[in-house]
Amino acid sequence: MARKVAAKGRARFRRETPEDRRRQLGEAALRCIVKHGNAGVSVRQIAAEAGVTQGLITHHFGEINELVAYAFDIMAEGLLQSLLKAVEDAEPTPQKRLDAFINVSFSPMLFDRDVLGVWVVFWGLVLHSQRMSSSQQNEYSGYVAAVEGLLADLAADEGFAIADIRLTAVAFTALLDGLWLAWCLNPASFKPDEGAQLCRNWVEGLRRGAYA
Amino acid sequence: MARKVAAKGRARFRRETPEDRRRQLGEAALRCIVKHGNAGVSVRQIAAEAGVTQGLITHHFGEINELVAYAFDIMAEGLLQSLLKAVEDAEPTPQKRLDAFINVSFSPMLFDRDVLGVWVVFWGLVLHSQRMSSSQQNEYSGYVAAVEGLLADLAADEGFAIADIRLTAVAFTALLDGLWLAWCLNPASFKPDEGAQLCRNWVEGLRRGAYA
DNA sequence: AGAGAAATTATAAGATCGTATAATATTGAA
DNA sequence: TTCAATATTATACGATCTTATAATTTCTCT
Repeated sequence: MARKVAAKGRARFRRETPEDRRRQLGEAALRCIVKHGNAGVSVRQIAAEAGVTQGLITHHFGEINELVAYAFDIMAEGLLQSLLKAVEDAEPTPQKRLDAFINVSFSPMLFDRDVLGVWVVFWGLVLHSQRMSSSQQNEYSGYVAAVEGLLADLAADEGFAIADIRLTAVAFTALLDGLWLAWCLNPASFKPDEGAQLCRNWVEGLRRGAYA
Repeated sequence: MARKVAAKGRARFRRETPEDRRRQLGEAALRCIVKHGNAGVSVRQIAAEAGVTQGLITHHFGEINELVAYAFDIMAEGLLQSLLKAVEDAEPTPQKRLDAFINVSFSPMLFDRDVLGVWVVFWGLVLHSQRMSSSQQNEYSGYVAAVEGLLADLAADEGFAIADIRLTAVAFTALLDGLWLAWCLNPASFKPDEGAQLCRNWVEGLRRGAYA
């Protein structure tokens, strides 16, 4: 029989692989941030949310900032994958793919106040932490690159000119983020469908040579 | 002689009008937020920054959230006034006025990481506080209304159509905010001048009927 | 000059925070 | 089955936080 198992023979805690536990803690951190914003970034709250004791966070991450940065990474990665999957599931024409990208951007999966709440906390940290800043740069460049690919394909297919494709992708990204931000802060200002239409209008400007 | 003045005859503190003191505390709060982000939102830090004791904040604002909301109001008001002044100082044609608006938006006064740092803290609170949310709605609607006026004047002057002027102003506002956010989080991604150019491109799309 | 109103300080209480340390339980492998 | 590695808990410490209350100081007004 096992040497030191609790009286009833039932283990008092589960021993997880570091990888699994780190992910559990990261997801618990995200839930705490959703619930309480910046106030949710706390060793004690996150440990309670994950159902473990505080020491475990120190053990796996050292300082709490490292956990938050990790949480940012898994969330950013997940969202980008969702976006790209929606694009890949669309019919393989540049028009349909860009349309799918716009539509999923304004779907409840992304157009969600809870999601913005997490990002706002991250942004606040990015401005004061080198570690968070490099994570954000990585995430941002991947996102812009995806947009750039969509726009370049459309321009090639339809034969219109874009002077600086990277900058143009930056602008479209900014429009998406700006609409997302505005709607989440004030959902009465416009409807998600209207936001998607404004993006299609932007693309129409692109077609008409406004960025040539 | 005065009854209870300190030995040297020098007053140990100044008695200010509530209005003045509230403003001093609000400005101290902004400096703390610039320096430390969310961590700067603290009765003790703000009181120290303003050179007073903690109790004074309770006395003038009750709870600290009220002070932060007040700080948001004075900052938003100041920025909007600066924007509008730049517009009024421009030559009185719709083109020059819109240009002035774009240029000042990308000037160091607004295109500033410190300014965004304050804003990000506010956004985080807006998502979790009714009081902050109503302040933000007020600020946002004033801002969009200003943009709407500029765009409407341009459209009338040049004779092009805009289907929904309010929504179009929302889009332009979102583009400005999105570029501001992206640059502040990652100043290497583009130069302020390039951001201004992207806004002018957006206006060019407007001229070409993309929002008709 | 003096008194009263109110701005300000001074002080304290209790909660929560991050991190360090030592003790303990679980699990894979010998 | 036993052992050893280490994941996990348990506990403690000092700092900082918000808020409440009472004492003190300033300043205006008569």
